[in-house]
Amino acid sequence: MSPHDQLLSYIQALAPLTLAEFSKFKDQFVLLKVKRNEYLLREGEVCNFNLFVCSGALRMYHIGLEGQELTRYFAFENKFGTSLTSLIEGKPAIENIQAVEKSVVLRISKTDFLNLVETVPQVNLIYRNMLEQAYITSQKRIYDLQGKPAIERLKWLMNHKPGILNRIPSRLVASYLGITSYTLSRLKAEL
Amino acid sequence: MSPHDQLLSYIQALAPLTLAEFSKFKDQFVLLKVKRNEYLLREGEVCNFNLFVCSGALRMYHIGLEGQELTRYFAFENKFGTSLTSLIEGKPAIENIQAVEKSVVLRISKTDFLNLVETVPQVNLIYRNMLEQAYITSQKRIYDLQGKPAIERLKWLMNHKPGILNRIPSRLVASYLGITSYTLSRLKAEL
DNA sequence: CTAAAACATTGACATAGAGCAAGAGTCAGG
DNA sequence: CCTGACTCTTGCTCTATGTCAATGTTTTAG
Repeated sequence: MSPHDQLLSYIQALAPLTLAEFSKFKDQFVLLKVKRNEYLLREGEVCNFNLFVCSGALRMYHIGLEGQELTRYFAFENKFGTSLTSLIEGKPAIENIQAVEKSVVLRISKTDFLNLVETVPQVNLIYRNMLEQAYITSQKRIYDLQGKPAIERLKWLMNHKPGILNRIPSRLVASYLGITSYTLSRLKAEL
Repeated sequence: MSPHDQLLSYIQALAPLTLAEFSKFKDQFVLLKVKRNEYLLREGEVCNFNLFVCSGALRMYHIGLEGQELTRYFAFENKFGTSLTSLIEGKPAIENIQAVEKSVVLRISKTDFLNLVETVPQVNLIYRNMLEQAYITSQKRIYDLQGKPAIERLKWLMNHKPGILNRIPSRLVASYLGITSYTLSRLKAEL
């Protein structure tokens, strides 16, 4: 399935949309091929786009004062991903967006996207859904991870996000769980 | 200013709304007076309402397996607050909503609220803004608190949410920061 | 295919913060 | 305005997790 067809399917799953309607704005999504480790956004830049991942995986992460990375989110294929806070506030992002694997993404500019939100009801619904899901994901992250011992967080990840453990290097998994890779390694050893 | 006038002002600050338009649905917001420590929602119940705090303060918190409380949010006057995840998903909430102080709130049912979202553009915008702000708050909480030592979290709170330190009992502040009240007490001592 | 670099594991040690217990202070409700 | 019940503080101890260092393993780029 072509990248744009993937996007169409994604939208249709949430809101009925004809091919004719889609063709009116599909060109606003431009195809982008990125190599492993390539950056799509750097901390400090204002994020003025939204991304739809067709294949591969991106991660959004922040670098703390002492250099420790904190990964907020992994965006796999058929997911939208962006630095939503920067996009909404129009302020510099506090996170990087980097390809974890060689990836293919569709990028739409913030202005085009917000214009579609206002004018195309299906996209308005997509955005609302995007916000709702982003919020829910964020909440679950707080309640499921914060305050629990590291071993519990690992179990949670195994149960709820098995894909991450399979596809993602341990170092990044650790930064997602908010622990060091040393601790993660030990915890995996004791199962 | 009366509770309903407060609500009107809140909406008008985000989207122009005439008094006539407002009067069409203002009665869907019912006035509620709650005592200190009284509950508006209990963990496990499905949250089918949205709340606008006119005076006082609510807190949303979760009780972990070992009994430790984790406070997600304090809603002070002129803020909306609810268990958004439960409201959106229609599933049992994993958090309690409790009045921290004697409070006056306006409550609207989920169905009435979502109906207004669909039919009143101003309320649609309110909801969008509510989602955006909820998400941003949640993100900041993760990036600003997670992984940082307790003293840093306290400093962050002093700088960014001074109101919380003034109005809220230490025990609850600690549960908001994800530390014990013992640790908080010691940290405050060493300034 | 190979060398260099990045990543993962493991041990020894250090430390922030938790848990417990006891005492002092504060506050809400009758 | 009392009084019992929360709430805050503070010392001591203990544990989970971070840090550092050394070694082995996998990945990747040329």
